[in-house]
Amino acid sequence: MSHMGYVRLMTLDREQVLRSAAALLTRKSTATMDEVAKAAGIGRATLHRHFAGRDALVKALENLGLQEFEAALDAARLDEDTSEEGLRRLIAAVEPSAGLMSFLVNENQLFEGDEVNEGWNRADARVSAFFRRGQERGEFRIDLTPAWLTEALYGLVGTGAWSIQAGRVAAQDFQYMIVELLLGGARRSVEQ
Amino acid sequence: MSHMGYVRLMTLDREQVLRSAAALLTRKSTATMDEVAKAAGIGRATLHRHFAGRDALVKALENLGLQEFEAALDAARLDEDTSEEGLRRLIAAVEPSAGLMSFLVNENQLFEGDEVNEGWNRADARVSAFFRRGQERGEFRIDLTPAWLTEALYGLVGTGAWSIQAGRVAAQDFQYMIVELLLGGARRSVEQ
DNA sequence: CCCATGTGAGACATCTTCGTCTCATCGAAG
DNA sequence: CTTCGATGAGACGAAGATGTCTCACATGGG
Repeated sequence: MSHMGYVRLMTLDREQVLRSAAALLTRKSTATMDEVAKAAGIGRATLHRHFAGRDALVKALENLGLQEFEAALDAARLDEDTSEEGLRRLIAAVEPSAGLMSFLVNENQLFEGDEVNEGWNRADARVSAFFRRGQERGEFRIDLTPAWLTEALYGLVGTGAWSIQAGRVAAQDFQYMIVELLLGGARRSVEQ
Repeated sequence: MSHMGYVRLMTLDREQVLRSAAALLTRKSTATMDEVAKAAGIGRATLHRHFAGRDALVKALENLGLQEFEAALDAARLDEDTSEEGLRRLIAAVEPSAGLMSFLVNENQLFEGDEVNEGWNRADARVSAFFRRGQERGEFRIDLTPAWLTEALYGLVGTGAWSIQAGRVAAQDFQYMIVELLLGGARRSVEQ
């Protein structure tokens, strides 16, 4: 099948390689191309055939992560229902991609002034707009800016993914921990 | 003055170098020894005279960050007053070191299974114990584990430092953003 | 059966960074 | 002024990673 895989946007092999690369780079962001190849169960030469170089690999990971995050944004249906339920759905939808997102968030910090993948600006805008809508509806407090809430969301998702990875918190608590902290904070409120 | 500087635990020069190194590495964690030296306004050779190698430099940064964080823990007097006020004091005390801490938190993720600086375990224990006490006093909710609250604290401090660095949030809001989100979350409560 | 494609292994030159070293210079103490 | 210590600049080899290339092999289609 010389045309195998072209029925999809991304070859199955290629995606599997990206998956394992994401898993490895999430743990060790300085991993070698050779380590990435070994982790994917392929040779370094084959890795280079799929991705021109390390930059191309990282860029592909960016696109994959962005694609998954936007899919999560879609799946969360942030407009429907209450903002709280929307946030719960978003965190739930983003959980499978949390590790990859954590890597990308840290990775983006390296691009000092460089242009960031335009897609991330779009995603940021969607999250930020979600928080702003929640504020306008009176569901979110207005003394925390949407920009900060957006950053905090990314930060907590990354922290959560890493804490689980390090074994400091239980994997099953991922969604609950993040949503509850993000929504209600640590203070014991009268409502409980 | 052949003995200059030895009146202190750390030579003034040495500390200044560490400060600028921390500032640079916070922004670009992969910075070269040469870049670190340039940023400190000294030659690469001199940098190597102060710190045997990159490992030694990072270790020195770890010690500096740990020292500052423990000083912040002391200054916060976490036992006195309410837990809420203690947390406010801690975040306020930690703000000047936020960038360095952000770097170290990310850096620690690289030490896969390696032993972590024992001092960090002590610091973690103090923070974790603070949250546990708050729970026992009925000031913090008990459905979020102290371990997670500790991780979230680190994560938000790092996210805050980075968000300011990136210009996405105002520097003056650092303490308020973090404390308010950590304590009360994003949900608009009846108390307001 | 034969061929084409994709692959793994490895060789290879190149590049970057690192750590060390030398040497000329500068400044302060004596 | 002289001397000693610290510094900056630069050269140097070592080590590691990268990107390219070749070659043998396996598999699947014709």
